[in-house]
Amino acid sequence: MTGKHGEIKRLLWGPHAAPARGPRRTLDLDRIARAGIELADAEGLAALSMQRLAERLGVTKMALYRYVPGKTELVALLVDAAIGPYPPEAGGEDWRTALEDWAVRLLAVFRRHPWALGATVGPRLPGPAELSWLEAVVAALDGTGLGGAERMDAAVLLTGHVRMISEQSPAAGPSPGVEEQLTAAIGEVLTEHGDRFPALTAALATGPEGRENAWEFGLRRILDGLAALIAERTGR
Amino acid sequence: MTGKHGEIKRLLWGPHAAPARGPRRTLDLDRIARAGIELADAEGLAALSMQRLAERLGVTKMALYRYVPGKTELVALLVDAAIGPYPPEAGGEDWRTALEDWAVRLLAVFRRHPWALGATVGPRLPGPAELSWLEAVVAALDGTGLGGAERMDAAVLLTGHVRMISEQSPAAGPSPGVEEQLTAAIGEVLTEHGDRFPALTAALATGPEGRENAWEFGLRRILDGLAALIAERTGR
DNA sequence: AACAACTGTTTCCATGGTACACAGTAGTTA
DNA sequence: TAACTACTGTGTACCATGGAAACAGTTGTT
Repeated sequence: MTGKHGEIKRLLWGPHAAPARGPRRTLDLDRIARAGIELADAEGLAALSMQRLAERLGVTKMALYRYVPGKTELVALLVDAAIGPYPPEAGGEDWRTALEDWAVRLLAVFRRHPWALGATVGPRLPGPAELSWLEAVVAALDGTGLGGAERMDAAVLLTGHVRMISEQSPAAGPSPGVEEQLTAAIGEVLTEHGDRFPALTAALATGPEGRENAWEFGLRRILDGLAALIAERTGR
Repeated sequence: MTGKHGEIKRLLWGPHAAPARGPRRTLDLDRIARAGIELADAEGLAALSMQRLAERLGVTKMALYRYVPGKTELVALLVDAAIGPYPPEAGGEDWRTALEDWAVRLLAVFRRHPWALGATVGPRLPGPAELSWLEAVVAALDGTGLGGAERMDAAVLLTGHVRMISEQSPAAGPSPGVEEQLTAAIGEVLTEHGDRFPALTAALATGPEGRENAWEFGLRRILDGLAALIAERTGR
């Protein structure tokens, strides 16, 4: 009836009624989440198995199922814990610097936990931490003349850019040096088949790549676009 | 030495020297790609196993390893085949409608193959099809005064928005009706814990959600932001 | 005709998630 | 205090997965 989302909802949002009888519990959701995040940070999402997580916690893998309905829900828990609540001390500035600040902070989260990207594809139920970030954006746009739906859309737009930039950052990797291999392979491809992509080849020859610039470039365009709309709204 | 990227590169970019001796091959990369895309479209990326794909092709799973080094490379092949080359008849308009057209087409691709989103997280080697899309954006920005790196950054920005919107579309799903469960669960969460997210609750109460509007909203902001930069560049 | 290269198949293994039965533990109740 | 009940973590078992290795059959070359 409630389906899979029901279990995720209970895990993420509670209530978590502590059982009255039976042996003391060895674990709790907090410790599980911390250990899981450590594991995923260090070795990537693929290395996160019930087995390895249980080992790290000093229990059998089946013990985890006393706390978490399954791996899907486990990952959802890890994601919300990794994102964490939006820092409440932030905010207070004008909308533009507030949003810029927000985006920088979110980028930092995804850089710290690259696996969280792959774990947040497709529609899913947001946890409390995730929702607090959305709340922050909507609140930051107070007094800009933007409607409710528009503020949510702005959050979507910003998040898309943050995610896109995070994706190109090297993920928590098996072996270091894999990044060099990639750029080398891309270079080979372009020298071998560059004639099929003339505009691209010319563009690459022009400017230095400046991987960090794509971040600021996009962020500036988005904020400029929002500013134009806000000016239009507050102007008349 | 060459690593995993080397095998992906050979698979995606060739050369594919046909073997001179031995029995006739039963399969070819095209048939494999088509069958794999069908399977992933119908049942999602999780349902795509070597086993199931082989069954659909009428061979044993190990036969696939004669054509593809491993599952990672198989997925990379499927992705590039699913994206497909950018239609050459497109283009010719001014940069703004060209980019808008490009984004709409890319969105259509991800809507048709939702699993491709999850298969394109993290840095990876682009295939010929994927590169042709990037080529199209860079070429469309000819004569705008933007530099090479800036045009690439614009492509990144647009792609981020397309991906973000695609992510919220319901993926190729196990059971239909799972979307309703999600929205129902989200609704429950907000009515139960809405007091912790006042701005968000107010925003949701204000406007109708208009899921389709987030797409156009973001696209318009991005293009406006680009237009501002281009005007500045061509103006002086 | 012998050979070498290549095909698809079979067998095997380690690892993955998870269902289930079990013995031990700790509050509750008689 | 003794029985009961809810709960714990463990052990075993099952099936699906990706992949390695050995194999017999097929085809062009010598």
